[in-house]
Amino acid sequence: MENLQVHIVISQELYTKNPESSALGKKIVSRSIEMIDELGFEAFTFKKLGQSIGSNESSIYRYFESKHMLLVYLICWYWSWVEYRLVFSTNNIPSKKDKLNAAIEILTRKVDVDNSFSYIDEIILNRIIIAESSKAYHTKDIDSENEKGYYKVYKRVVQRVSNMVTEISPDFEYPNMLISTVIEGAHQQRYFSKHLPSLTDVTEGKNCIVKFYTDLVFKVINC
Amino acid sequence: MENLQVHIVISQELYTKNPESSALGKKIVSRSIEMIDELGFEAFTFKKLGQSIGSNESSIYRYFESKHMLLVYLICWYWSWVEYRLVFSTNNIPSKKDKLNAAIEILTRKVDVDNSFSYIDEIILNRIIIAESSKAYHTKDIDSENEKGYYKVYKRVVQRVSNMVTEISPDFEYPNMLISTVIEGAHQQRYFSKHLPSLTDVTEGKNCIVKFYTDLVFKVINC
DNA sequence: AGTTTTTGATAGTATTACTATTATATTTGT
DNA sequence: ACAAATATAATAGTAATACTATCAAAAACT
Repeated sequence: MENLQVHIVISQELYTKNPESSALGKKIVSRSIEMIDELGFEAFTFKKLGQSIGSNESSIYRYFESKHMLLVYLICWYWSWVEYRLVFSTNNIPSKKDKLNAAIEILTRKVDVDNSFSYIDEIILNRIIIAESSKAYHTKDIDSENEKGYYKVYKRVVQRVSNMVTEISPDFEYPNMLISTVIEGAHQQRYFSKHLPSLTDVTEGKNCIVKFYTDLVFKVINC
Repeated sequence: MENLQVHIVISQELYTKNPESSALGKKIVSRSIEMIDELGFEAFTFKKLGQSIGSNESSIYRYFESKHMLLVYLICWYWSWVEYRLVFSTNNIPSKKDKLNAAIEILTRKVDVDNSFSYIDEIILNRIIIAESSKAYHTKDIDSENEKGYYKVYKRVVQRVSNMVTEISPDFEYPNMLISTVIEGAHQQRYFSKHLPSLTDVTEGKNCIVKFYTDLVFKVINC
C-alpha cells in the first residue's frame, strides 16, 4: 500500500469509546480479530478476550456495547479498507472495462498479504468476514440497525462497482443484484472450497474464483 | 403437489427420536418453524417452545439434541422437499435447456404456496432457510458435521442441477460454482430486498430474481 | 500536587443450554 | 381388564454467557 499514512475512520455510532484512542482499544481490536478467527464468533467472549490481553471484561465493555457491535465495527472497518483499495486501484484507469475488471479482482481475490494497516491483520479479518459477517446482519434488529447506517460503507462499495457496470452497459437492469451476488458469492465460494468442497469447483493454486466471477460479470452485461 | 402421498424421510443422525413418530414430535417441528421465524434463531429456545406447545423443555430434548440439530433437521427437510419438487418438475422434459430452466425456477422463486406437506409450512420454512441457514454451517464444527453427512441432501441438489449444466455445456468448467452461486444468491437477494434494498434492484411484483438468475446461467454457459 | 480520566477487580443478575431424576400419564400386549 | 412398557411432565440443578453496577487503584494531564 505504498506506505501512505492513510487512516480508516469509523463512524462513532459503532463504538462506545473509540478503540483507536488508546493502546488498550487497539489491543482489543487486534486480539479480538485473532480470537474470533480461532474460536468462532459463538465461542468468543469478552471475558476470554480480557483474560487473553491481561485486561478486564468490564474494560472491554467501555469500548464496545456488545460483541455484536464489535463484529459490526470489524465489518465496517473491512469494507472501508476494501473501499479504499477499490478507489485507489481503479482510479485513473481510462478504459471502463479495465476499471471494472480491476474492481472485480479487488472484490473477489483472496486477501493474502497483510498490508500492515496499523494494528489490524487484514488476512485474518478477511477470513472473519467470510465466515462470520452474515451473522451480523441476519438478526431481528437488521432494519433498525440499517436505519442507523451500520451497513452504509458496504452498500457504498456495492454502489461504486454497480456504477462501473452502468457506465459500460447503461441498459442493464440489475447492476446492484449482479455486484452483490459477486461479492457474497466469492466469499461463499472460498468458504465452500475449504469446508464443503463439492459445492464448488476450485482447483488448488489456480485463482479460479476471480476468473469465474470476472467472466460471469462480463457475460451477463454482454461484453 | 397433486395429492401424492409422498413422504420426506430424514436421516436418523439428525434426531434423537424421530419427530414424525408422534404427535408431540410433529408439534415440536411445526411450532419451532413458526417460532424461529417470529423470534429469530438466537432468541428461540426450547424452553419457550415447550411453553408455547404446552409441553416441557426436557421432552423436546428427547427429540433433538440441541437447537442447532433442530435447525440442521429443518434444513435437511427443506432441501429434501426441494429435491423432490426438482426431480418431479424436471422429469420428462425432453429439451435440456427447458429442463435447466425449470430447475432454476424451482431454486430461485419465492415459495408462496404452502403445499401442505403434512404438518410443515413450506412458506415459513423457506423464510427460515433464507434468514437462518447460514448459521448452521458457519460454525467451528462444520468439517466434522459435513463428514457425518448432515449436508448431503443440499449437496445432491447442487449436483443434480450442475449435471444439467454439464449436459448442455460439457466444457463448462465451473458448474457447481455456478449453481451454488445461484441458489445462495437468490436467497440472499430475497433477504436484501426486504432488509437492505440498496444491495438489490428488486421491483415489487415482478419476478426479477428468477429472471436475473435464469439469464445469468444461460449467458455464463454460452447459450 | 491535585484533579480528571482510565482501567481493574469484584460482585451480581437474568438467561441460556443443557443434564439428571423422579413422578405421572398413556399406550400396548395378553 | 390389567400389568408392563414407554412416553411425557415437573422439578431441580449446573456451568457458562452477556451483560450491569460499584468502587478502588493507576495513569495522565494541568
